[in-house]
Amino acid sequence: MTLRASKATARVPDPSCRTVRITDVAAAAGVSAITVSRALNTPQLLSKTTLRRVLAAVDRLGYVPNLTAGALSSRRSRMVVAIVPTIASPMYAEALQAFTRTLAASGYHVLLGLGGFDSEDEERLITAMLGRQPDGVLLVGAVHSPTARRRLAEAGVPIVEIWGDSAEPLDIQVGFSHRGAGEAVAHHLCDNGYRAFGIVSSDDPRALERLDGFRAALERRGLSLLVQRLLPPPSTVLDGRRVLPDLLDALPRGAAVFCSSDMLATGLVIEARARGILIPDDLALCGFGDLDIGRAIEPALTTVSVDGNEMGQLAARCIIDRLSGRQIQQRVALPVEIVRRQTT
Amino acid sequence: MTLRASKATARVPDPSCRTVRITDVAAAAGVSAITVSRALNTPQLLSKTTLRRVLAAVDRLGYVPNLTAGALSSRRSRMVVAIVPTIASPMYAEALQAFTRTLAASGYHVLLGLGGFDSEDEERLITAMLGRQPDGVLLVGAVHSPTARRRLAEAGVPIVEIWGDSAEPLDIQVGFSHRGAGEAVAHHLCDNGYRAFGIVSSDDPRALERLDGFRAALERRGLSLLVQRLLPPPSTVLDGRRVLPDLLDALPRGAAVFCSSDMLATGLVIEARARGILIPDDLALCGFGDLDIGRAIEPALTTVSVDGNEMGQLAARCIIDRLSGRQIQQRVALPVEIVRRQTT
DNA sequence: CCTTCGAATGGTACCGCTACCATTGACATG
DNA sequence: CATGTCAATGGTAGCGGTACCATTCGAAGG
Repeated sequence: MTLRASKATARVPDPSCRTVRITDVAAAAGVSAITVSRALNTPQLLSKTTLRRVLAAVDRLGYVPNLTAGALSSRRSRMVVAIVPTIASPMYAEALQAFTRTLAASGYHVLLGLGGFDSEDEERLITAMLGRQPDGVLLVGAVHSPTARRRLAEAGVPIVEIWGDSAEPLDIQVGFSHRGAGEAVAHHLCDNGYRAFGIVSSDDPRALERLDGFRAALERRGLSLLVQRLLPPPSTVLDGRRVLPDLLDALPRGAAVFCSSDMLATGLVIEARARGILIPDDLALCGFGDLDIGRAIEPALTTVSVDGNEMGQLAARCIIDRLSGRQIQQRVALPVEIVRRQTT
Repeated sequence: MTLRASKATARVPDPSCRTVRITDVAAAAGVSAITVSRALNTPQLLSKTTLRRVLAAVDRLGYVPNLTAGALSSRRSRMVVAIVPTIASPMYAEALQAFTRTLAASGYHVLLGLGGFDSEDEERLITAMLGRQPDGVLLVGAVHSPTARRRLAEAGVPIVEIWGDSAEPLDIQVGFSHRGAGEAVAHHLCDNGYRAFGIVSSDDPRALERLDGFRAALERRGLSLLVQRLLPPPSTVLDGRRVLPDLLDALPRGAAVFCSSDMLATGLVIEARARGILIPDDLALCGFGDLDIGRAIEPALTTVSVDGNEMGQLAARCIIDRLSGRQIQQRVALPVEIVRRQTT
């Protein structure tokens, strides 16, 4: 058999791309590639001396492991996808931040996906993200596309849904009852003597669920909502200011308004003061989210406190624990608390 | 030679892991794997009929390409790393959001890294992130660790620094002059007759640079700063409220205070009103960032407007264009504008 | 007719790492 | 002394794609 060049010649090894590979480290340390791999991933398996020698070589050569190759080989990417409607809202941002930090401490990186589109885009986004072979997925809010839901379920990795309390979570759920929060606000207001009610809400599924809970609780007490204004998300302080006149037209003096966010409630407070309307005597307010601004505004907002930070952290813990094979709780319901300040 | 099992037997193909691979699609469509790859990546190379047949098979089997494998083989991950000090601040969140959305439209995904630690952690984070073989990197603020800087420079991918105007950017810079912004505020205040000045600033490198510019401009005019208070980031509205007494002690009536964020300035407005201090007559204020709350508060904040959204979008464009081989501008300086409202 | 050319498709060898076993040698055990 | 056990290390074969050519085939040109 004649000696000849292989039919399909090898891919040219680009000389400019002189990255250090695991085999370079192995050669430098006088060990095999697998030993270098172990030095970095499971150092307890190596003898002290070998470990030291390998780590010295890693340092000397400035070796940075190619995690893409590692992921392909080990089928563990150490990446987690987070799909969030927006990070412009401090509530979600806080949860995402805690999520990312907690995961980073265990060596996981977060792939950020911004949803908030139509169902078809959402499906494309989720599909593409799943193609990255994440070790887990965080979802804020429900996923509607059935194809996307099926793909998520079939991905075989932990899926955590936060901020919601859907009846049919895909896998793990860390949230609180939006309905229950709305009901609690209704009871708080009723118990404090208010008898006329309005709502200003962002037109967002979770806010609407709170609204439903609020209205249902009122109806059970024979009371009803006199006015309801929906605003396109994200809701801003300025939106709150602008919406006040509408509310005043529809409500008697001494009414109470439930706002779907502290932003809106803050706007109402500002506009009310500008018009000489007394809070809570002329108009009582309850916000949602317990944001910094609500604590700082004068009068300070009565609000519903939910801990976005804890939610993000818990979601991350769930994923980490599940991946380490520990048993976890599939449904975690966080408490929501009504913090009474000066607007009720 | 006796026939025996190969010495190192093949890795067991886990039967539970029945994911659809490119070869499955190829078999189903009666073409080779590479043709399927082309159907998804460079469809213009295929004939209409073959393309249709392959895409039908993709659909039928629910094939989701393994982007990890693709990245390893093609050396293009279609991932971009974004390292941000925090997303709790709406300024950075907005930029990151625009960045992520713009990249997503071109098929790139964002790997989120949260910095804001000490230099050693930062170095570890950046190293790990570079191990993911990103096609680009976004940095908010300067990277201090020299090792990290070297690694970034050697990564051979576009690096964009935003929100800053360091004299020695690693590669591309999209930002504005913090120093210049501070100077502009000083001039604005001087030109409007203010002669006594204070500053409340987050203890953050970029805010401090604005502070320096502010002070330098005052000194050139023979004026000087009477009081300067630094607060640990992130600055909140509540921080603003709390710091007011200190300022009042140190400043005469009619002084002007430059705040490093609209949050702080809003807190000052609220506390001032609570104490019956007139703004801008007793105390003038200038914020920074042009946030929603500053527009909505009464009196509305005079502030420095910078477009975080545009910065994120531009940064993304730079990366996309550079990766497509287009010529780009290495330094983009965004305008900063002083928006005069009611607090000066 | 043969040659040339370009469009369409395929074969092979990797990308850089790790799973799976095998191997080695020191030491304990019966 | 044979054997078993355990800790430490290595060899090989993928992981699932894509780059790099090669090949095929029909049409155009001489």
